[in-house]
Amino acid sequence: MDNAGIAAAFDEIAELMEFRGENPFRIRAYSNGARAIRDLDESVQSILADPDRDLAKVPGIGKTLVEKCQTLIDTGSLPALEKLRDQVPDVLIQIARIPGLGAKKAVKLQEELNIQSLDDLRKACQTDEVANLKGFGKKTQASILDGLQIAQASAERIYWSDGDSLARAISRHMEQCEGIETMQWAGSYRRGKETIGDLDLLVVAEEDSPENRNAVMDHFESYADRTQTIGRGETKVSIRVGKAFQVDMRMVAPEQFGAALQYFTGSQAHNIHTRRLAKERGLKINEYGVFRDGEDQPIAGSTEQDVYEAIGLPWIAPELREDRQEFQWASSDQLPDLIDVDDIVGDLHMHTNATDGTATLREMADAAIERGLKYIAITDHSQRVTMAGGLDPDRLLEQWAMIDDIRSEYDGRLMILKGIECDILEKGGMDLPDDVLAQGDWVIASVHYGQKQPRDQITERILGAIENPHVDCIAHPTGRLINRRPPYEVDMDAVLHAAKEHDTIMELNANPARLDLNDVHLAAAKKLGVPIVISTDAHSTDGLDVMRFGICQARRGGLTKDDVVNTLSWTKFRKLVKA
DNA sequence: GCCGTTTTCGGCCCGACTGTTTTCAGTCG
Repeated sequence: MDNAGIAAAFDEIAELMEFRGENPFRIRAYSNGARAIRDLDESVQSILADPDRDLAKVPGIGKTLVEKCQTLIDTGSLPALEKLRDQVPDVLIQIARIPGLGAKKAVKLQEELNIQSLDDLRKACQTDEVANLKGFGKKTQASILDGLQIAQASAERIYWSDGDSLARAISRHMEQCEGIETMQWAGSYRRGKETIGDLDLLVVAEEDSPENRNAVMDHFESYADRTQTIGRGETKVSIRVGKAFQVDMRMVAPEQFGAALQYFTGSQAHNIHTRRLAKERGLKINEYGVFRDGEDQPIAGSTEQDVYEAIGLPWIAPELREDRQEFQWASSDQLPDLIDVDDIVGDLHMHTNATDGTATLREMADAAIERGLKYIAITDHSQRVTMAGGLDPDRLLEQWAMIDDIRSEYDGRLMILKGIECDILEKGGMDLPDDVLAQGDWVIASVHYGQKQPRDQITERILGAIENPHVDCIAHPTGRLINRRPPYEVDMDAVLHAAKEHDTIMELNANPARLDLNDVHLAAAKKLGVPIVISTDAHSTDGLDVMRFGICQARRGGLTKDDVVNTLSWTKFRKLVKA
């Protein structure tokens, strides 16, 4: 069982324990354990197998969880989890997913009204049985009925890129409101997380007063795509946009803006850590500022820098705030200078209408120049990818000859590399002969078929590609499509070590549905010194614009300009790939 | 269940909001 599987098991234990009314700190210990394992940059299995290593040294993992990891790896299951699954009916989990309901209320509904399905719950609401239950009432009943509609639609988090479009649209709307001093998005959107569950906007009103705050909140509520106002108080409005997506706006006093921004940016785990550090220094941090114990006057809070400074740390970039490495880096003055989209000068994965792209080679080249790129690689599919009209040797060599021909047109403006996205065949081996690959400048290898093969087999295929001297890069190394398709079972430890050994570059595919490698893998690659290329995998000229989504993920992995090869000037990059 | 520069017990981040209550529990982030 891999780390993701172990983490999922611990998360499920934590979730199920809620319904059993267990000690909340014990529940949190399982959640923390799950997170620690998910964030680990090597496999639990390999740590356990090494007698010189101790998994219990990982913060959040103790003796008990080590034993449970071992059991999961040995047997694939966990008696404690099986028992909980037997004890907790599925309907409880479904009920608790309804906004406003949690484990306690779910249990009460299920036990007192004998609810066996969400349909039972709907009927119980319609007959006022819920409203008559102690601890419930008319309003709760109404919100449950509401929530039954929404629960399904809001189950899925949206891509960061979609959240970004929405946030920009709302920003444009808010910019038309007079009386806003400052506004800033917080939450997982600001942290650049690959998916986001809601949006949080912080606003400081000009001449902060109740009237002015109200005017800003009114304007927020007038957003054209608002479908519902979920709640509105003196400082906060929550609206629903479209079917189910929630957007919160909070009014903040200017002297508290930094503390609020820090607080609402999260992550929760990061905040818990900062507040623990504060406590150790006799301080308290909340969304209003930093306070000495027992005092009412804040000693910091107007900027995030002040908040971090109060606990002796430099400002930490939002993308790093997951309670992974960032506190260790910050306290030892080793925070990475994260890569920026402006650092990118090349794009080394794109398709043309020779296969499944929509634009011609020249159109892609021109679009790359418009975007300030200095070099690109044309990497159409190879023959095995029949659906895309993949290139056989003859067509590929023809395309490469054409690139040779037009290079002079682009001389001094753009270097066009003769590339290919060559399939790694199901049986192993490359889809094009070595003597053909040898004639290209840039060969990326990727898996498209046989994605469901067992771990050993798919890992062997990728290792084979890494060992091939003509292969420069492994594209979308896990094949996952966020919310749609799980990653292939691949031993990423082995792949990264092999990449290091053979000087093979690993791709971070910037497509918002892929973002593959993910942040944890990127951190692992960086630690090993495996070079990364961030590529758009564009299938049209517009497709070149997804680069910035890849940059978000790279930043979350802690990557700097030096970790990413397509930040290199053409002269330096050319030496690297010997093109 | 984890953890330790007040260590092997007794803590574990912090506050808002809601709806239900007459002082609080549950939920959420």
